[in-house]
Amino acid sequence: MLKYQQIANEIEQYINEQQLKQGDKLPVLEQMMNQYAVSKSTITKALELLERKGVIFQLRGSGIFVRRHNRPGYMSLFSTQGFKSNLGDRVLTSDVIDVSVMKPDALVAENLGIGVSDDVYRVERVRYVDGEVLCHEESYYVKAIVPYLNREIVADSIFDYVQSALGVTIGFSDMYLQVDRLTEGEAGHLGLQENDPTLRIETIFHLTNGKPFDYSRITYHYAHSQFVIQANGPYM
Amino acid sequence: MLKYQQIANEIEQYINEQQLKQGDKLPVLEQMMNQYAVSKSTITKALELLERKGVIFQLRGSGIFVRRHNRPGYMSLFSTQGFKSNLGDRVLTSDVIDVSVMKPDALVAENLGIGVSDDVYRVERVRYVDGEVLCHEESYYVKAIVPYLNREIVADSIFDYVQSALGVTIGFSDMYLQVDRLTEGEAGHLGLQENDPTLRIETIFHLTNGKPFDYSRITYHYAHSQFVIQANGPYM
DNA sequence: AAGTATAATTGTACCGGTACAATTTAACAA
DNA sequence: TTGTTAAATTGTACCGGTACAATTATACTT
Repeated sequence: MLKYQQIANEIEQYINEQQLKQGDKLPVLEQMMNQYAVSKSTITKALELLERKGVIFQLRGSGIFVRRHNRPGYMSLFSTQGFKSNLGDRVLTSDVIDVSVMKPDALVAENLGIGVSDDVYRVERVRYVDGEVLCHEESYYVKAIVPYLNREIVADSIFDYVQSALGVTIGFSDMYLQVDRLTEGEAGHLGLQENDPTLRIETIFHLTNGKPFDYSRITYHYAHSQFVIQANGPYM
Repeated sequence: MLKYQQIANEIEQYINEQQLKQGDKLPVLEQMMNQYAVSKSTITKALELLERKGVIFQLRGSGIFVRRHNRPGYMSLFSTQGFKSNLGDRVLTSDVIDVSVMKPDALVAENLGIGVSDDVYRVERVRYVDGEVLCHEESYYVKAIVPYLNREIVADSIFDYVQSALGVTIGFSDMYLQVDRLTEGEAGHLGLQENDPTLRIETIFHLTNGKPFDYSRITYHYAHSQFVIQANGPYM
């Protein structure tokens, strides 16, 4: 692991262990340099990472401060798809409905940048947080990149698997959000009524080289899904 | 304006002018150094900015490539609140319903980190994109930070005003998303029916020093609001 | 033609430095 | 006490460098 990542982790851990609150001041840059015995730019990179994650904010001439949002129940929009699971101590489980190899339809193929004759894995799950229905997920993986999946893998975190077992690293993703009404089928999976409100999120996950490898459609249970986004400044 | 910001702007402009597409390659780092006559680290910072904005992605050993999402109709979630208005050529207008000074209720006061005896500006607007109803907004500004507002300012971009006229710069913001049903009053503003689905977004905007100065509640018209988020990697 | 080793390309990590702008603290004056 | 000025603190911009890992292109082999 890179130095600046390691340091970022340690600082974040320190914040959590000490139960620091919004506005609490952290040691100054120079002290961190000495403490971790690295150059200023390495500390700066670590802090920049934490700033992007919404863990701290920096104020020139003043110091480095803890940043915290104050709504414990809310999930980070960027943590649902396996990214860092900062759900706190809540447990995420899954009912696997389908894992199969198939040919994609035109829409799926286009979103994945492949042809309709290329193979994809189709995964369908219902996901729960502490036993409550969170969402219904329909997800397509490019088989050329993710050559094998099964129900055990899919019941756990798919992203952990592709990353650790296949060495596939996620580069970036495009998320499309939309509010809509549930269809009858979706409502059944979520334990809701047809035409109930829902948040639909389509996401296209890309490798670091820009190639799409996962296209997923998630339908959220409106009563059990509250999200937080911690944004930074005019430039984000 | 800072060098790396200026360079980032020019590169982005270049991409738009040349109508480059996803995956198109940009000049290599060294050429950019020469072209802009700055050091490598300055170019790197500019590119990093663009990467965070979702404009490019970089691949070590390979090059710098254009990144684009392919859904023109979708708005960036970070551009709605005055941030960069990348709505393309679409026109954003507002109906101002209320601009007044008042005392905040307990909830508003808490979100703004002030007391219930401190003054706030209350702003209520309905916002339109190309004439179609986009959202209903109820927003509270700390009067100690934003001492004056009127209907003219509020009809335009409040954020442009506080930034240019008051020298107030936004540091970061916490956004809370939730899907719900419309109340009767909200439905009236949006031209919808009671209990229709909606996306509610509450946002707390902070200054660079971490002090909240704006708390806003926005209710989106579900049929006219489609959002895109371009996220970067596991760490964001 | 197809695989394999080798070299060139290219961005990233990390170092260490100077200058500076924003903030805070201290000293001072009214 | 209150406001003002000066000095110290502290993070950011920018420079220029070395080393290196990932990718791509080249040369070589089979």
